[in-house]
Amino acid sequence: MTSADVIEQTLARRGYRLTGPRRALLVVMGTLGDHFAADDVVGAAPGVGRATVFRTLKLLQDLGVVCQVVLEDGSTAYRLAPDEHHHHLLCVECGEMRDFSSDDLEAVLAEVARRTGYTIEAHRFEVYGRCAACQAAGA
Amino acid sequence: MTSADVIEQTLARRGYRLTGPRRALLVVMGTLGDHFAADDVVGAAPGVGRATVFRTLKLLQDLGVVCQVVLEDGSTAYRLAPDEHHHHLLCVECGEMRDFSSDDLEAVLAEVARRTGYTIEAHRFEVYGRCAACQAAGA
DNA sequence: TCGATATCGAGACTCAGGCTCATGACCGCC
DNA sequence: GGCGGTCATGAGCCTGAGTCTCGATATCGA
Repeated sequence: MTSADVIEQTLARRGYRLTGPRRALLVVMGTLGDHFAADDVVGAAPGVGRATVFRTLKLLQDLGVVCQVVLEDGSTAYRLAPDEHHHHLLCVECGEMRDFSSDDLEAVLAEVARRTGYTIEAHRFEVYGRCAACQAAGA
Repeated sequence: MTSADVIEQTLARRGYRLTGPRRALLVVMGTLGDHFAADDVVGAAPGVGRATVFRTLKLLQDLGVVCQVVLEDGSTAYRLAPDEHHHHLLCVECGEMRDFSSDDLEAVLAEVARRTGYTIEAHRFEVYGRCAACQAAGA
């Protein structure tokens, strides 16, 4: 079972229709590498309208199967997301992106809440760097 | 000495000219509250062109006296920045923004670097929540 | 099969930000 | 104080990402 199949089941379970364009977009996203811009999807799915691409990306974000990433230059990209809460680590040289999670980060948030009196509702954490392969190549 | 004066000195020290539009923008930014959109500045500084506002914001970012903040909805705002490295905590109800820094976060980054082999070059960390006053008002 | 309605696509629109280039303002030098 | 090189400006057009509208169409439960 491909990840597209899993997502189709998620859609169906939540009462969304399984339409041709949605299936097409799921397939396309599976072929676009570890992250992609909305317009990459538009370009790779001729026959599916721009509006539909953006609507579908938004829907998939709400369902938690796609997540949005802010790149170093401030532009946004999308990524098929694992189930659990995670953050992104992006190589600024080759563009590789990987997920990580951190209990320590949760501790940081708890500490911030304690010190400021805030109730934390959400956060954004993106890390940019150079992967081991690019370091080796550059050295 | 106002913060505008301090920034003017920074500009001069780095070899940038002190022009009328730049002075005007510095004054305006001092009156716009703790964070503002680029268009707030455009609107509050009639007589200064849009391009100049964006150019100046970019210049001030490079100088480290203004920082960019990604809001919860993904839009960007600007903020007069303190000197040292910091992060933003934003109340989603009243819009209050405050800065914080965290040694623990640096530890998280070090741990991520160790686990992944990446050299960390930059990161983005924004926290959204509800401030103590808004919690009290809402309760 | 049928009908209610969720979804679609085309295209115009918005909004943030960037680019160009002729004009104008700074400021170091004499 | 005046000059001139060059940095900065602003008007307006451009781009890219995302949204909205609305008539047409496809999906799926009954």
